[in-house]
Amino acid sequence: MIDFKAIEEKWQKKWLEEKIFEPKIDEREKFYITVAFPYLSGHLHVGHARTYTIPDVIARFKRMQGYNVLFPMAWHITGSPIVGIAERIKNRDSKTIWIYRDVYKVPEDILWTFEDPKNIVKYFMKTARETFIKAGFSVDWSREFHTTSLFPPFSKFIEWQFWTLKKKGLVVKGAHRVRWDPVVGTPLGDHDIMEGEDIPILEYVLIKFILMENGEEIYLPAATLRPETVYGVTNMWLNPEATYVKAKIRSKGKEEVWIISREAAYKLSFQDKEIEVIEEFKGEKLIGKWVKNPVTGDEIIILPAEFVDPDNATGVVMSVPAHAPFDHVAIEDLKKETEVLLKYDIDPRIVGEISYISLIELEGYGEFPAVEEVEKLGVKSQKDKEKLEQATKNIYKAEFHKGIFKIEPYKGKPVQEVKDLIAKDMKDRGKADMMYEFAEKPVISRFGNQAVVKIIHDQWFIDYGNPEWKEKAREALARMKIYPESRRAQFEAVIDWLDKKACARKIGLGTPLPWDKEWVIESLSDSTIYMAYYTISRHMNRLREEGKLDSEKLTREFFDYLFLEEFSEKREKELEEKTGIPAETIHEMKEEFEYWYPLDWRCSAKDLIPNHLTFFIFNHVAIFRKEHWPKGIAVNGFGTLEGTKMSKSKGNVLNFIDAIEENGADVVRLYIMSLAEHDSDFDWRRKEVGKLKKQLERFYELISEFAQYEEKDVELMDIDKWLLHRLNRAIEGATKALEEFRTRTAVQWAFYSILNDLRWYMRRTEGRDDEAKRTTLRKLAEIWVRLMAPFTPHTCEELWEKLGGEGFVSLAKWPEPDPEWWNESIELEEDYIKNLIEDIKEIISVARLENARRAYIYTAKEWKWKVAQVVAEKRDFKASMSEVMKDPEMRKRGKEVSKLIQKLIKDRAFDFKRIDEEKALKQAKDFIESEIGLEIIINPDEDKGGKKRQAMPMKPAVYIE
RNA sequence: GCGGGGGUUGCCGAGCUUGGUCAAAGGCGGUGGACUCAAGAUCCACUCCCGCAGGGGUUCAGGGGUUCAAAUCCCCUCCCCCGCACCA
Repeated sequence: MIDFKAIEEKWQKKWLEEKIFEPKIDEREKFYITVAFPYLSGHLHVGHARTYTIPDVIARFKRMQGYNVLFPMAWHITGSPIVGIAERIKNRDSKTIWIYRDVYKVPEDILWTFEDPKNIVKYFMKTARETFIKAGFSVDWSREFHTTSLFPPFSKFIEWQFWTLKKKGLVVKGAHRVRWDPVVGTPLGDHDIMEGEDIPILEYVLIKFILMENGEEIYLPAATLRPETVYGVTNMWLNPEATYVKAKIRSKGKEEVWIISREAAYKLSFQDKEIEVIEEFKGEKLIGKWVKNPVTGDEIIILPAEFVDPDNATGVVMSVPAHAPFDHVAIEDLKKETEVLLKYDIDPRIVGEISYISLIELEGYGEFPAVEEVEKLGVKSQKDKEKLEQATKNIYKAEFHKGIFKIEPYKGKPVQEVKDLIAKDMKDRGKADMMYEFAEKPVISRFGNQAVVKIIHDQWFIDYGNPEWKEKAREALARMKIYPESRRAQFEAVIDWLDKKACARKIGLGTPLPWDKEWVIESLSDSTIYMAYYTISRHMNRLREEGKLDSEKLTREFFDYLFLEEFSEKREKELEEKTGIPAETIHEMKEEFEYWYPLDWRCSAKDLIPNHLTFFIFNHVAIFRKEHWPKGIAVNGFGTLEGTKMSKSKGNVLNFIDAIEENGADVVRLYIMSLAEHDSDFDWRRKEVGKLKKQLERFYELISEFAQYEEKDVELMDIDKWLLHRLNRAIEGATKALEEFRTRTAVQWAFYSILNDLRWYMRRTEGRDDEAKRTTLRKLAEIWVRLMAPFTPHTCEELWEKLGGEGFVSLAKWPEPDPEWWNESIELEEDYIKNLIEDIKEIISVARLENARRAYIYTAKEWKWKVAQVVAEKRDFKASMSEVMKDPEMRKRGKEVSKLIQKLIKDRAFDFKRIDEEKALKQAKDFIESEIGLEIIINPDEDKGGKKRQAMPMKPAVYIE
């Protein structure tokens, strides 16, 4: 057994000691790659491992190619989840404790310190760093930092970023709707919601129907998602059993009196409305009264309906029976229940005479689509709720997409358009208002309270909706490389779609907004340009360690100079005065920024495209000069575990660190890199990992063995040359794949393809043990180890040492194809032999020739090769024929030639490459014989079985007896 | 609803950008064989259907089209996944 663990520790120690991954500026070309730093609310699992392994592999590859590579790492602790965890630990929440104690295996004595969020951060920062070191990541740890005010120099950097954005008018104040816990008084993110986190918020239009009471206008705001149907209202619905209120509504300096459900009054009080309830009463009080449609002026009656939910929007509903199944059915029901009407003193004739108003032309339906749909689905009464809902859905969808409006002044326009026009018009003229409401209920906060929709003011936004900014972001994207390229469309869509993004909140860890300290910059907003901070972070850390850094003095002008201005000795002197940092150091920082920027690659998992990665583009173009705009983004997919989604709350995770402990870092790295390409997801399977481990052991053993060989200057045999040629191919394939972040293909070339070729080579050279073979294998070993080094760096360091390589393999030169090794005809010959063996085997099995003794092989005659060459050039029967027939020798066998050309054309054998078949056969004779267990006779004079003429170039005729 | 991406042979998953060399890589699973006292590991062969001579047939969600030629290009239909924000 190979002790991978010892090997890994040995090299990790050496790398750290010799600081080989801590680059300084030098004359080499730079390569700067970063990955989205992890949020430390727990351990990283093998799904995350992919995100971090890819850039490490690329960094290692580029380093070997001779670039000066910077690959830094930091930690993200901004936001509320960590605070929330601390809270739940403090409350002894059993699930949280289970996750941290049993899934993340946090020692008990440390677990209880998690009541303080700082300890969570401390613990996971330490373990994450250990994990990354154990994974063999070639990170420059001298630049490590973390976010929030707990790390003042970075916090100052974020303050600078926000001042800069604000100065450019990109941070603005405004109102915004949020889900809100009315008891605790806090906005609710997805993580803060216990039930109903998927429920969307709808925007209802409230159409203010007019009720005259003692000469005074009172409004009944009917809530609707289809404002265009205001033209088809025949009556109004109220729930007679529900409690309604009459209330003074003050909004935007105006005061009106509304009648709405009691629940609505409560909910509207969170939506910019001041509400003063005058009286409370049952809905029945209003049944039978008449109200005026504010748009058409029609007088309509208020009728009772049990389907009206007082807890949905205003609890006031307008009735459009021609286009709303619920309304139609309710009217039909009422027609049958005259006693109900009499109870409210309503003349049943009024209901009987309600005439439907058709508004929308809909293909496939007549005048009243709702009526038809109700009949079609067989709805009997209001009790058929499910069917009614289905009918409503069908009609709504059909009318919205295909409906044409029939009423002036919107006649002939699609409903889709009219809808917004009418809503806007009503609002502008004060005839309508609006209200936010959950599409479904309940929505319960994690504190156990029923959530409401609140409009909050004084909210700070980053204005991603700014058109000029968008334009710049588009330009930057167009100049960037995106891997995989197929994701570009999504980036474009996100840039178009992004609008004002709330950038600060009142809870959680973070950097306070510098001009409004009660707000804390939220986590997606403080992580957009920190790649620039890495460039100066080494110096910051050093100054900090030496106690020479007063973060309070890191002013805006300091960062302005480093990141935005030209070099200036004078400025450096001034800043030395102001910051206490030596001018020389300031100069070095600026040099580093100018050297490393722009960022070459940003890596992340695909889930960050709609937010972080796009914000990253936006913020860079807003703040930095064009030459510092980022150059590329590479996104990767997730991972599943034995076919199921990883989820920490279900405990279905494999921690990255546990996977490493169990299998070794190199195995985990190689496995993850080989599983999936780009942004497709991979599936972690224990069994396969075990298999890979064995293969890696084999790799180790093979190279160890080859390391004992010496390279000599000897004549190589064809099969040796074949292996070297194949090696060239592998080098080329792996290099090209890595350039495009295609790790899976790269592993296939760098590992599996060589492994397979080697297997074939060993088979072909069985029994040979000469200097040529040893030399070949030794050459292979030296290249193979380097090709594998980005994937399995520890193992390769160890093997590199065995091979007597200079220094670290991590810094060794990436192999390039040797021009002298290219040899396509040898490859073709080898394929030729392989195909022949397969053919013979097939013949034996199909013809059931188990007792055969000999195989006669006939290669194609010279003239056939000539014909093939002509056909390959002409690719056309006539042209080939006339060309060939110029040769009198050919004319003698005209018929045969014509047949051959026909066949070649049919087979589209246009890829003409000449090999010496007989030579290849002779060299491989012993091998073929041992493979098929028959005696081989090459090109005998006797035409056995009349097969001779079947021989084609690259496909010899065979006769077996 | 809006936006992004997919449907490939038992399973996973390449290939589709630049139509032919695609019955379609690789892995897993399965079958047979070598090795072994045996198991494991390893290696070899086969793994859509048919075939007593290296061949033929039917496939790449479904339907239609372009082309000498389509898994690959175009159109339509069906189905699936992901995002929609103040949340990491």
